[in-house]
Amino acid sequence: MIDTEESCEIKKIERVDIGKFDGISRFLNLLGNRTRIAILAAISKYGEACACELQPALGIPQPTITTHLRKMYDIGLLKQREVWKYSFYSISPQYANLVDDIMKNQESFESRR
Amino acid sequence: MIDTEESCEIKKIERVDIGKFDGISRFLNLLGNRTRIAILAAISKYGEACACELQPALGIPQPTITTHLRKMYDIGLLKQREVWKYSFYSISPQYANLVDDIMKNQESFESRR
DNA sequence: ATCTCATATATGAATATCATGATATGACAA
DNA sequence: TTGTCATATCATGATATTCATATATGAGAT
Repeated sequence: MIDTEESCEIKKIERVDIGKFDGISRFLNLLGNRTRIAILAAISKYGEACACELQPALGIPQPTITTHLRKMYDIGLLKQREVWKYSFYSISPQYANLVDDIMKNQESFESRR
Repeated sequence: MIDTEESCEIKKIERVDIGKFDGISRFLNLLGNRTRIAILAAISKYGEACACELQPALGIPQPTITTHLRKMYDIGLLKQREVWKYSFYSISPQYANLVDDIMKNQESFESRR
C-alpha cells in the first residue's frame, strides 16, 4: 500500500497546500529565538536601538547581534535609521502590535524555563 | 579588550536577561514551521482533527504528523480528545485567538514563497 | 594617511530540527 | 490468538540554525 491511500473515513479534510504557509512560518520562525526576542524586547521598550548599545545590555558579541538585526530587517520586521556612525533599528509599524502582544504575554511563559 | 567592555554611550539600555525569553521563544519557534502551521490551519478550520485524516489532506507520512501534533500538545498549544480508536486534536482555548490571527494574516505572507 | 569606532560579512563547529521508514503499542473484531 | 487500524516512538540521514572568532568596510577625527 502506498502513502497516498486514504485511511480513516472520519471526515474529509480538503487538500492542504503546505507550501502556502512558507512565508508566515519563516516569519514566525524568526520570532522563535530567544536572542532575537530579547533584542525585540529592548527595541520595543526603548523605541529604537543600535547594535553597540544592545551589545553590553545583552552581553553577547556584536556580530551576533548584527546578524540577528539583519535577519529581522531582511524579513521586514525591523526598520533601519542611520545617524552619524550609528544604525538604529526600530520595529516596523505593521508589526508593532504583534510585538507588543508578544511582550505582554512573555511573562506567562517564564515558568517554562 | 574584553567583550564586556562597553562601547558607545548613546543610551543606557539596562541589562537584559536573555534566558527569560526562553519559554516564549520556544513557543513561537514551534509556530515557525510550515507543516505545523498547515496542521493548525486544518484543525482551526474544522475545529478538530485526527492524524489519520490529516495524513491524506497534507500528503505526508503519519509519523511526521503525529510527531508535530505531539510537540504542539506538549507545549500546550493543542488539546487531545480520545474517542474510540481516534485521537482528536483541537486548539487550546487560550491560544485560539492567536491562531486565528495567524490564519487571518497568512495570506499577506504568501508572496514571500 | 592613520586611528577609532560602529557596523557588517565570512567561516566554521556545535547543535538543533525535519522528515522518513521501521517498529512498537494498544484497542477492538473475528 | 490473529488481524486490523490508528497512533506513537525510535533511529537515522539530511538539512538548517546558532553563535563565535576573524576579518572587512566605511565614515569621521587627528
